Amino acid sequence: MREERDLQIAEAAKKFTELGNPTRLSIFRLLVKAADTGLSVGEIQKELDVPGSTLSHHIQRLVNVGLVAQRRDSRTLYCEPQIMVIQELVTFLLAECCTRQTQIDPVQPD
Amino acid sequence: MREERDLQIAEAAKKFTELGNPTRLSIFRLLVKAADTGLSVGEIQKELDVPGSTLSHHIQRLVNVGLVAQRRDSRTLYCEPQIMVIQELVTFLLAECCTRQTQIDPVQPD
DNA sequence: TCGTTATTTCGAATATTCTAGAAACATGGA
DNA sequence: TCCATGTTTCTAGAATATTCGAAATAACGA
Repeated sequence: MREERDLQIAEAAKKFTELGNPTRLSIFRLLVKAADTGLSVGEIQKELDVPGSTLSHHIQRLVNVGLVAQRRDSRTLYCEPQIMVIQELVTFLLAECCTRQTQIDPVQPD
Repeated sequence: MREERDLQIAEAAKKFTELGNPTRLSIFRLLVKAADTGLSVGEIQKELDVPGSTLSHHIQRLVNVGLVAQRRDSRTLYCEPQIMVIQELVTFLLAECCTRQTQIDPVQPD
């Protein structure tokens, strides 16, 4: 139960970390703008002017944590942002808002 | 205009980075649960069992990017999560969803 | 003033991330 | 088969982040 929560924390933290790099955040935001169509790696590269190896590395990381999905069309690899994952992340962050009760010492039963 | 966007990206990325460390994410989530009352540094320490110096460092970082605010009551320093900042962050991330038009070559005027 | 409580700063070892050039691979077309 | 296109892997140096013990500071109460 505690480990499960820790796991959830670790997973969520990983996702936030991936969004925490300016290059990756730019990639993700660009993908969000084109969420309806998706964008190929090459299109992203043209738009953001990042070396291919760097771009590939960052996209890989976004894919690894589930923030981006990929679909291949022959030689071209299309990327799509997983917007639901963001929504889940925000829920995880905020859902328990103000649920904490100040602990009251339990009355000892006799 | 480009620099402004880059600045925004950089600022948002910083905030995500701060949420990307498991210890800091735990601190923030704990604060969200107690958002109505706030929590002192000491209370956080009891709950999360993190050495004081580590905790102080992480709280400082959350404060630096505006994710947490502090208010002092004599010796005790209370921390409060800035939930609006999260909402702004999500808006920044998703607001432009599907707004990108595939660029169409402009017709040359004669 | 002195001790106590609450929190921060310092310092340093260890780990992780970022970046990009060069080379490799994979797919399809001529 | 050979070439071009699209993307990834390898490698490695430089930069940042993480962690925590020890010492310092700050605020109050006796």
